[in-house]
Amino acid sequence: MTAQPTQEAHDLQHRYTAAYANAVEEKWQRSLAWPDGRGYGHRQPNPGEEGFDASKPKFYCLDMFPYPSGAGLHVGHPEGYTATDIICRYKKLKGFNVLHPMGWDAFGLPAEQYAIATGVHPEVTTKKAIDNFRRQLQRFGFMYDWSREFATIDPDYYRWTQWIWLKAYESWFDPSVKKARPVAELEALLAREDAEIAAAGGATKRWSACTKRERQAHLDTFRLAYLGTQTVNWCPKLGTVLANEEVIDGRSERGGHPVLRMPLKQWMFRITAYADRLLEDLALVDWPDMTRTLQTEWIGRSEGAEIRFAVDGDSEPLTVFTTRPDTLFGAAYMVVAPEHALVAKAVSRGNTELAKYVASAKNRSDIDRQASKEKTGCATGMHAVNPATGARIPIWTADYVLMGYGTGAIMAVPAHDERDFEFAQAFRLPIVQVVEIDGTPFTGEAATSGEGRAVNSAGAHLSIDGLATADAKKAVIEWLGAQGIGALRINYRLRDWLFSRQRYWGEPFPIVYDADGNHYAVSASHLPLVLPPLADYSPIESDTPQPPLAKAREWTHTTAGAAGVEPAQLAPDTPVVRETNTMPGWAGSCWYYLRYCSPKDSAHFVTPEAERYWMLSRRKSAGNGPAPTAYDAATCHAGGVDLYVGGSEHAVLHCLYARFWHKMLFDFGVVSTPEPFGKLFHQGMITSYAFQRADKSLVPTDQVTEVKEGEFVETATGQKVAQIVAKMSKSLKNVINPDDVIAEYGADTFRLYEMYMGPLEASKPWNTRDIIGVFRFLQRAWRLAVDERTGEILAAAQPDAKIEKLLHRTIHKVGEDIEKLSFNTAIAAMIELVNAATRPQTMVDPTQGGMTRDQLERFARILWPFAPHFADELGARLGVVSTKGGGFFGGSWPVCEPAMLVDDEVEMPVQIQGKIKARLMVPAKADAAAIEALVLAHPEVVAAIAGRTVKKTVVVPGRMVNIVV
RNA sequence: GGGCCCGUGGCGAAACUGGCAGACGCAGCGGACUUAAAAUCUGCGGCCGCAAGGCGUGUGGGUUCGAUUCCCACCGGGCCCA
Repeated sequence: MTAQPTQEAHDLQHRYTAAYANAVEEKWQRSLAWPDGRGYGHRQPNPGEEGFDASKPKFYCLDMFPYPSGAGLHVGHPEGYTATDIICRYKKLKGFNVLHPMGWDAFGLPAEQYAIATGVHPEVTTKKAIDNFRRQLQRFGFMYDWSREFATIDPDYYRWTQWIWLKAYESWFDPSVKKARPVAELEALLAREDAEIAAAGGATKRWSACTKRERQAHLDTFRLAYLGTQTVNWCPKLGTVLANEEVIDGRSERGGHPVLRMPLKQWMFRITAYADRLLEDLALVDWPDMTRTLQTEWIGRSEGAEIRFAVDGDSEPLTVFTTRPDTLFGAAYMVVAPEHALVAKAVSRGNTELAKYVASAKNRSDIDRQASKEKTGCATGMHAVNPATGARIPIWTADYVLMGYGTGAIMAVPAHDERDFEFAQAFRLPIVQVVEIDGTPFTGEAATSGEGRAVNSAGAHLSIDGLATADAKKAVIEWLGAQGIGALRINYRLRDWLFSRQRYWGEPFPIVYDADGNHYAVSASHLPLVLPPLADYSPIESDTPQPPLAKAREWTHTTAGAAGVEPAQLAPDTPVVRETNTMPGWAGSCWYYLRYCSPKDSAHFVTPEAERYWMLSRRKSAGNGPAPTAYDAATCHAGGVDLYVGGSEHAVLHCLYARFWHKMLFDFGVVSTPEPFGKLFHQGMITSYAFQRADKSLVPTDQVTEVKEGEFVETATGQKVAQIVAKMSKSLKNVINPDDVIAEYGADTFRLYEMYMGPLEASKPWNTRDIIGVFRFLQRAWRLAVDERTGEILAAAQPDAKIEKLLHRTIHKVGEDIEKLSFNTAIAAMIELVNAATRPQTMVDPTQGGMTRDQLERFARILWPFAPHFADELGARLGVVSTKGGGFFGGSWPVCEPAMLVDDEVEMPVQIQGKIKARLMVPAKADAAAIEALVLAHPEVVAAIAGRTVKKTVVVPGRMVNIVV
C-alpha cells in the first residue's frame, strides 16, 4: 500500500493520507492476527477457560445474523457493526468481559437459485461469499471474536437446529401450567386417567381401548412441532409453493404460471400456544416501542365470543367467532369461507352455481381476496337460526371471509361492519341497526362502527336494549353460556407457523415415514442428518408438490435402523422414506445467539455454564453483585443478550420466532432466561441520493450532470431533474461499495463517517462529499500529535489548564454518549477538543501548544473505540502500547475528575418578556435570590426595564432569568 | 379508512426533563501563508435590513413568565394494519 511519494510530498512522509491510513490499518490488522489465521484481535475466553476473569461483569453484544450474499457488504452492514464495535471496545476498556461474535445465516434461496442456474453447489458459492464477507469485515477492524464463528450450514451447527426441532416434536403445551412438557408425560397422564379421547366419527374411546396407532394419532394433535394441513399456493410449473405476496390473480408473479390453492400436509409450529406469553413478556424487555407495538399487533389478541348457530337440516352447528357478540340481534345472515366444510356439503346437494363460485374463488390468494373492492359471493341455499331472534337467516359464502382467521365463518351484522354492509347492499340483504353510537346517527347509508348502546335488541329470551356495549357483550356471552351455544373466547390473528419448505438448501427434518404414512423421529444420537449432495437442483414439475430432495432416492429410501429410529418405535429393518421438505431460512437464526456462547461444544447445543454466564444479567437496579447463577425475576433481567442491533425489517418475524424458540427452550430447562434479547436497537437505513424527472420517473445517477450548485440535469436530454433521497439500488446506480471508500480514505474514516452522519436510529442519505470532514478531523488530530516530516511525537511541554479541563469534559461526554449510542455527538465533542488544541500556524515552537504526551494518550484512548487503528498507532508512537501487546485492547478508559466538570462562574441570559436582552456572569453556586439581586442591579437590565414595574421574576439557576414587567 | 412515527439553515445535523435555536461537519464567502495553486492556519456565516431592529424550528391556533419540546386542527413525508 506504500505509494511512491511525490516530490512535493517527500517532506511530509508521515502525513496521514489515505495511503498512510491504509498502511497503518493493515499493519495493525496483521500484527494482531492469530497464529491460526482465522482472525485477529480480541479473543474472549469462556468461564473455566484459561485467561477468564470471573471478577469482571459481562457484556453480550450481538449484531443481527448476516446472510452472506454474493454481492458482498453493503454500506448498511458496517453501520450497525461499527456501532456495536464502538460500544464493545468501550465496555472492554471499562473492564467488562465482552462477547461480540459473528457468523453466517447461510441457508436460503439466492444460493439455491444460483445453483439451479449454474449447477454449482450452493455450498461452494455460499462459502465463497462467506470468505468475502469475512475479509471485508476484518478490513474494518471490527473486534469480533472470530474463534466463535460458525455458519448455519455447518453440520455441527444444524445438528443442534434439528435437535431443538426434535425437542419441540417431543413436547406439548400444557395450558394448565402455560408451559411445554414432554409428550411422554402427556402419554403417562392419559394412561393413568384412562382418559376418553376423541375417536373417528365423533365418538370417544377410552385410552386403554385404543390401538397404538390411535394413541399416536391423538398425541400428534398436541405436539409443538406437528404435521398439519395448510392451504398453500402451489405452482406446478415452478415446482414450489409461493407466499401470498408472490401470487397475483391466480398466477405466479414470476413467469405468470398458474397457481393452485391446495391443502398440503406440512410441519407446523404451535406458536399460537405461546401467544399470551409472547404478548405478556414484551413488558420485560427494553425494546423500541414501535417494535413492541408491531409484535402486539401481529399477535392480534382479541376477546370475543364463539357462537354456535343451529343449521336447518343439519345436525352440525355453524360456529363463528365475533368480537361483537352484543350485535347478535343484528346478525341478518351468515358468511362462510369458500373452503368451509359447510360449503362442500351444500355443493354435494347439487348446487351448481355455488360449485362454480367456489372454483373461481379457490385460486385467488388471501391478499387478492381482501384487497378487491368488489364484493362477490353466492348463497349456499342453507339457513341458520339466529338464537336471539329465532329468525331463519341465509348462509352465504364469500371470498372476503378467510378460512385462516377465527373459524372461517362470520355472523354478518351489516349495520355495523363496513364489509358486511357493502356485501348486504350488493346482494340486497336486510340491514338492521342494533347499536346507537353517540355522535354517529345511523342513516342506513353506511355502516356505523364503534361502541354505544344496544337498540332493537330485545326478544322473548333475551333483552339487552339500552345496555352499553361492554355490558351488552357480557350479557350476551352469559346468556349464550346458559343456553350451551356459546362462550367467551380469545382469538389471535397469529397463526401457527408453517415450517416446511419445498427447497433443497435448508436443514433436513429428522423424520421418516413408514409405508402407512406414520412419522417417526430420528433419535438425537443419529444427528446431524446431513443434507445429501444433489447433481440437479431444479424443481420437479408436478401437480403434487415434490421437493427437490425427492430426487435423492438412495437417501430418501432407507430403513428405520439405518435412519436412526429407536427400535422400540419401529423395527430396524422396516423400510422407511425420509421427509423431503426442509426447514425455512428462519430456523438457523432462531437460536444462533445461544451457540455463540459455546460454539465448539459437541455434547450440548450450548454449554450450560457458558449459557448461564453470558445470558444471565443482573438488573441495573439490583446493584453490581457477583454474576447470577440462576434466573431470578426480582434481580435479573429477562433477556440474555445485553444489546441486539439490527434493522427494523426483522422487528416482527425474526424477533418473534426467536422469542418463541427461546421460550420453548426455557420450558425445556436448557436456557436460563425467559427472553433472548434484553435490549433491542434498530439502526436506520443508509439511503442515497437519486434523481427524478418531472414525471417522477427515476434517472440513474451516472446519467445526471450537476450544472451548478444543487441543480441537476439529465445528461442526454438536458432536462432538469430533482435530487431526492432513495434506497440504494443497482438500477439507480447509486450504490456505494465499502471497499472503494476504504481505499480512498481508510477504514477508520469510513467508521467515523457512518457514525457521524446522524443518529444511529435515523435513516440518512450517504453523501460522499461529507466524508472529507471526518477525514480532516483525523488528519488534524494526527498533525496535533505527530511531526509530519519525521513521524516523531509533537507534544506540549506543559499542560494547558483550559485544554485539561476540556479533555475531562470530552472524556465524560464521549463515555456518556457511547452508552446512549449517540455516536454523532461523541465525535463532535472530540472534534471540538482537537480544534481547541490545534496549534496556530504562526507558532514557532510546537512544544508551546497542542497537548502533552499524557493528554494525547488519554485522547487516544477515547478515540480508540471509533478509530482503533489510528488510536493504536498513536499509542504505539507514544510508547504506551505495542503491536505485540495488542494495542489498547487491554487498556482502560481514562479517568474523568468530577471537579473538572464544574465552573466557578456561568453566563446567564436575562430575558425580559421572554426575549433575551442581556447576559451576565454569575457565580455558579449562587442561589435564586442572589442571582435575582445581581440581575436587577445589572446596568443593561436597569436600562431595559426603566419606567416599568417588575411584576414577576423567574430565576432558573444555571439556566436563565426571565423578568415580567 | 384506522393506528404509529417524522417535518429545524443551501445540505447532514445539535439542543438535558418546557429554559440562550442552529453545537459539530459539508458546501459557500473572506483573511494569512505561497511567485501561484493545493494543503494548512484563521475569520464570517438562519432570513430581511446600511443599521437600530424585526422575523424565524411545515401551517394555523392554544397552554405557559418562557414552546423545536406539551395540547388541538390542518398540510407534507414515511411505516404498519385493513
